[in-house]
Amino acid sequence: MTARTFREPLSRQRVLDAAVRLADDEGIKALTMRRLAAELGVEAMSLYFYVSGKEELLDGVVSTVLDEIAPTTGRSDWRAHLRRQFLAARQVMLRHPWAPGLLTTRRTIPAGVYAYFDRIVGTLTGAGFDHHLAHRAIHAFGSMPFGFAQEVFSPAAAGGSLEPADAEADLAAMAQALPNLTAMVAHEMHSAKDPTLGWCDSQVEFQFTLDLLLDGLERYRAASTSDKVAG
Amino acid sequence: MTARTFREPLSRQRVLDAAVRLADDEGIKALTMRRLAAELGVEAMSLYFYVSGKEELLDGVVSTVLDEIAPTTGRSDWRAHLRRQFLAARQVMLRHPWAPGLLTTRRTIPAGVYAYFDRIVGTLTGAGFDHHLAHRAIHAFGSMPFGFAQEVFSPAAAGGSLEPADAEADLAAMAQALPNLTAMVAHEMHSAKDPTLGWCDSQVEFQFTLDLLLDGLERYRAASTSDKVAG
DNA sequence: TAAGGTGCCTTACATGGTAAGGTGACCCCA
DNA sequence: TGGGGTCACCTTACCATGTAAGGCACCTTA
Repeated sequence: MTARTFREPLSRQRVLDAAVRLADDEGIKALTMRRLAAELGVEAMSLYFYVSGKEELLDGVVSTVLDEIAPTTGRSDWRAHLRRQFLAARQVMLRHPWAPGLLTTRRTIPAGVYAYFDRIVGTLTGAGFDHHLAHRAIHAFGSMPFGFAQEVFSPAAAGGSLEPADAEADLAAMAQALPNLTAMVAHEMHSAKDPTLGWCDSQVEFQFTLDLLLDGLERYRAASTSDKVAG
Repeated sequence: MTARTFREPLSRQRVLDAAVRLADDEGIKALTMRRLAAELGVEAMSLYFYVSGKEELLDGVVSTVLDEIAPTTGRSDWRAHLRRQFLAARQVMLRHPWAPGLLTTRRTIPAGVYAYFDRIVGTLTGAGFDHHLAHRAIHAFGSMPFGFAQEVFSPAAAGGSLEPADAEADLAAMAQALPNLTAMVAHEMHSAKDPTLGWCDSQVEFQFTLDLLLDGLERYRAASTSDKVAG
């Protein structure tokens, strides 16, 4: 109390930054009000001066992470443009593996996200997409603008392991019960290559799916614009 | 204690079924050990006789829901087959809107899921997919085999509202700040149509994205099989 | 110098998961 | 028939966590 070390006064952004750092270092489950406060050298209730509660803290954390996604600049083919943009977002998510999971639990959309999507829609319409197709494209992209392909089971991101529930099961029995899966895994065996975000969500898989969508959308775009006067 | 009503003895499945029903009726947040126990007329700790803990309970709940997905039967074009399968899964998710969110938090893969994916891989390889492309297809599908397109922000499923954080913001100002988004929304205005699972995740959007993926994969398949001797 | 705001703290409570151990009904078998 | 064992469920208690309510020191400003 007397020897209270001098410390920078808190601020909302300092709280959020510390929260991101804590989640990075010890996982999202370590991010409790008390733990975060301790990290900042204060008591839990002091945080309520800067965030109204845990949910708003998490909203802020998500915003902070999304703010790391730099807008892609430069004029280029819409496909190349979005591809670069989404891959840039991916780099951010690779730095914060807990972020995808947190993102999907938010029920309010962080403010900056609107501006982000506005640019994406602008890119699409600027390339000849009508609003209807642009809308569908946005939905088809799913989580890709945020840099991650939604893995339904992503134990790595969740901090778990890859062990299936019945890992002790005989491999031979498994091959008999699941012949197709077993054959596929045997052919692929790429699990050791470069899994980054979650189960098998490697850069390669991400790009494959992304290109699949971009190519499919380009086909729709070309078909629709060829119907009209070139404008 | 004396007038204790006769009740069916509990069982793991009865516990899980009650959990699903409780989540259906009052949302996933109402699914606490104490609440579930009360629903079954027992005390919280009694549940631990059937499930080892909350996490295992949730795993079981997910399994129970996934078991509702009936396998698609009948021989048909691989695309039509998977399309029907995924749409059938979707019907299950529509009955349990909280399930997609729960699914993505699991860190162990429910046992039955392997058999399910084995069939899918079998359908693909049976249609001429090599294992590599089949693997990529599985990843490209993402959550679609489970009947939902991952919405990054799905307030409806989370029980929230669609209000953006700054709903009070002037619409005119928004139109200026977000011209592309505003124009798109103005053109679409489909929000009142048939949103079912989450934000804008209508049946139509689901099918659009699904077909986009299926068509793209078919193109790869055709390209790869035409390279080889027709077999 | 007094009033009021700022920034942080203390205390306390409710909710929820769960460890440890108890209890009564029932069954098996000597 | 009675003693032990097991099944199914209960009691108690603890801990972690979010957060409401209010206190208190310090600083600014009138």
